[in-house]
Amino acid sequence: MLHAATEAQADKGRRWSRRDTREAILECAEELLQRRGYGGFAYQHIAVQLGIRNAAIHYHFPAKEDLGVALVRRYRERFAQWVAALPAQLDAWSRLQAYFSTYRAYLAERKSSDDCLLCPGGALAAEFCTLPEPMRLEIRLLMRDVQDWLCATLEQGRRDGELHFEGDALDKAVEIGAALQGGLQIARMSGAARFYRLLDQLALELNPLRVEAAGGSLP
Amino acid sequence: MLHAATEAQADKGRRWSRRDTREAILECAEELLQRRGYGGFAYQHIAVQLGIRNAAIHYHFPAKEDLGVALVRRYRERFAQWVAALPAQLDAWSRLQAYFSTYRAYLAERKSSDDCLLCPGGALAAEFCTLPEPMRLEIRLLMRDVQDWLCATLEQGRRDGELHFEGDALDKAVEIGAALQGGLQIARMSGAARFYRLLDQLALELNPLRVEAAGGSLP
DNA sequence: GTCTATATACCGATAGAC
DNA sequence: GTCTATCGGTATATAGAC
Repeated sequence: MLHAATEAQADKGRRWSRRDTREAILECAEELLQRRGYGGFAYQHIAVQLGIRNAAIHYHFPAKEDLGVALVRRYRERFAQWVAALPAQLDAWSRLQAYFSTYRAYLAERKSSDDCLLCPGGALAAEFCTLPEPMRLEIRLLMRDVQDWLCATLEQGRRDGELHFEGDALDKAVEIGAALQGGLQIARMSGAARFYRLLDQLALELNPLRVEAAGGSLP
Repeated sequence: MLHAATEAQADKGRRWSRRDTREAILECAEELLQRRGYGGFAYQHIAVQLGIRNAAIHYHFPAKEDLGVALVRRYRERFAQWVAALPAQLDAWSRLQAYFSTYRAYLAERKSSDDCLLCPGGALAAEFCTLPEPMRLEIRLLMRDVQDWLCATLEQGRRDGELHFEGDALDKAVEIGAALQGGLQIARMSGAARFYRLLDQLALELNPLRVEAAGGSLP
């Protein structure tokens, strides 16, 4: 009972229960990472936003590297869950559109015109060689998972006649992945409208008839 | 004569003449920027590499922001010169291949497997909202220049029957620009071979016959 | 688990001698 | 123009009380 009372007292002014602090830190750090990059966010930013202290974060994540690795691993696990949760009967075109929608969500989360969220790869690539090796390893695994899924989806779609493209499916997967990653970045510098049109362009090349039926993704 | 003598003495141990220090700083900073990002390089890195002191750089570029703006403006000027230097009789396909080659050069400049140079946009996008406004402005202008040229080249190529693609030329220009920018980043995380194949994939979609004639870009 | 307080390091920037 | 020396700010990280 004493323990519970102490908890209740310490939790004054916070919106989450004590055992969820770790999750709140991850949630906050994730947004900071995708908005400002890894070197661009500090424990202090998280502490201020959560109303806790610098040292409290170090209790959950002793070094920033630990937080960074946890973040990327979290992306991987979430992607695996996202794939597993896709309805089994969904065709390749719709799976791809669902994936595009996660990027549309990144684009929508902006406070001003030039600070939309980037995807994990796009947020970490520029400073890649300055990151600790455990983080680099985890990022490579994440990129591999996404590429494998994209490649498999494209292959299935072509086999079923829903998607049309030239060349190797893995090459096309890399092209689409690179265009999405670079597209969010370009949205920051050239305006959000560019990214919506990029999504339509990618879809148009994969299957003009389905795009016509959907009416494009322009907001 | 006194001035010249003083210069000669101060230049001991350096490989460039005194009036070129500014250029040497820009050259060194440019590589650091494309390899480590804007927040990832410090005056100290430049000073060590050039064998000068921190304060000497501040003489040429009082604030880091000044150096950053000068770097991006330099990219813009160099791109304009590059465009102007393209032989007038070159067809759109060849112009596009020449542009791809500048990205091939970025990829080739790596000291280890995962630190190839990124293009300016890809190096600055992740920390865009943390950059000083004058830098952001200059970057937007650079992106606009490149997009305009890409769009015009694509349009001309389609008109001349050398390039084939669906949809609006500007949308295709953004797609190609995004794929190149994201592609270099993916090369860091998934291996350089992916980028060579991406270049082939882009070219294949624009004109399969010319790719066949050229034999691809695989190293 | 979270706090206060502090150690340590790095970086951008300035002052003043030469 | 470049140097030495240093200030001020900010970042990661730790020690120890509660």
